[in-house]
Amino acid sequence: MELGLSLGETMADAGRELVLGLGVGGAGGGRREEQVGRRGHQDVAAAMRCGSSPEPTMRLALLPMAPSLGFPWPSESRHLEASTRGFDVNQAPSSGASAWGGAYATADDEQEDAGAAGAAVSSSPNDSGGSFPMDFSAHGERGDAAPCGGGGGGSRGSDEDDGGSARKKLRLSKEQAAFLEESFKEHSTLNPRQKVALAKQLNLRPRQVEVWFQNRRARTKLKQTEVDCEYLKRCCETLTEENQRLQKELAELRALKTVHPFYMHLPATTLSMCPSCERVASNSAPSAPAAAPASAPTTAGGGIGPAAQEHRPSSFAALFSSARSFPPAGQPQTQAPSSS
DNA sequence: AAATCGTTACCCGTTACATCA
DNA sequence: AGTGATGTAACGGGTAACGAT
Repeated sequence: MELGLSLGETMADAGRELVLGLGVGGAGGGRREEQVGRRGHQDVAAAMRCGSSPEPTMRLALLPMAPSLGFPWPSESRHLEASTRGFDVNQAPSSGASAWGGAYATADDEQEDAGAAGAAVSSSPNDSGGSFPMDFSAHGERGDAAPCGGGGGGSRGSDEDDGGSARKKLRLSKEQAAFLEESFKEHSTLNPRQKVALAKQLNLRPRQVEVWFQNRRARTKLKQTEVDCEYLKRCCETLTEENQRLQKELAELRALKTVHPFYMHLPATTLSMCPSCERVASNSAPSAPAAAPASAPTTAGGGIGPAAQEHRPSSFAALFSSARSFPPAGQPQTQAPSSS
């Protein structure tokens, strides 16, 4: 079970997602685009996106003659930002891009996208000769890993490209990570076309983009869990304090009741304890209070039972009805954060 | 209409590697 | 230079949804 609290920056991002709502009009792959948001219970943002997105198509950006794209989906601001940042994500290294064409060819579904994206890259009108000195050829910081080294490119493919050596761990460049981060802020899930387009732009394998988004979602969730945990901890502390305060108040009332028996001459019910914690509300039973003071609050965790309510003096309601009624005794204890 | 199967995407836990102190 | 801690890319297993049969 996942907490649905809206706390922290991550939820702000989620909110943004809801607003931005990116839809990938799927003429071709209706089901697969739909799958992006089908796990509504797990990714509300994605569900909202899927359900309400009026966006016609982002395939535009993938078509050969499509104008340059900052992100593979239609986000003017994003595009602008990318441009102003100097990102010319379409300036993929030619060698890498060509290698990508081959890599994509292994993935049946992504093949067409790869071709389209490749064309889009080459035809970018914003390709002003590399305004950004950025190399998305994905050699990491140290240039040791070449993710596009002819790897499988399959959705679940392993990196057994380099002669069966152990998996090489790519370290994404700062630019790549930042770009992925920006796209994640746009939406935390990708449909296949977005994935392929993003991979193309970053000169990564689609699988790498997919994994990055998965790991990123995991990090977000972990962070959110920590925030939620902190929040629940504070709630628990607050409730504990409140409980202690009420216990103290209850003890004072009981003491008052014993010290000033005059109260007992009042309509006995006036001072009747909450029926849920004391069964002595009737006139005939003056008090059994001292007997079970400590345990009393905890015994009525379930609330006021019918029998107890029968004992409820008429004046009790009058006495406590307005400002504050007795909370069901022991409630703070019984409502411990058991459920999450 | 219901059952079964294959596909796909996702989450989760873990592993392996890179980096840093 | 060696080492442990940390961050994270990558993997494998399990699951749910969907379409096809």
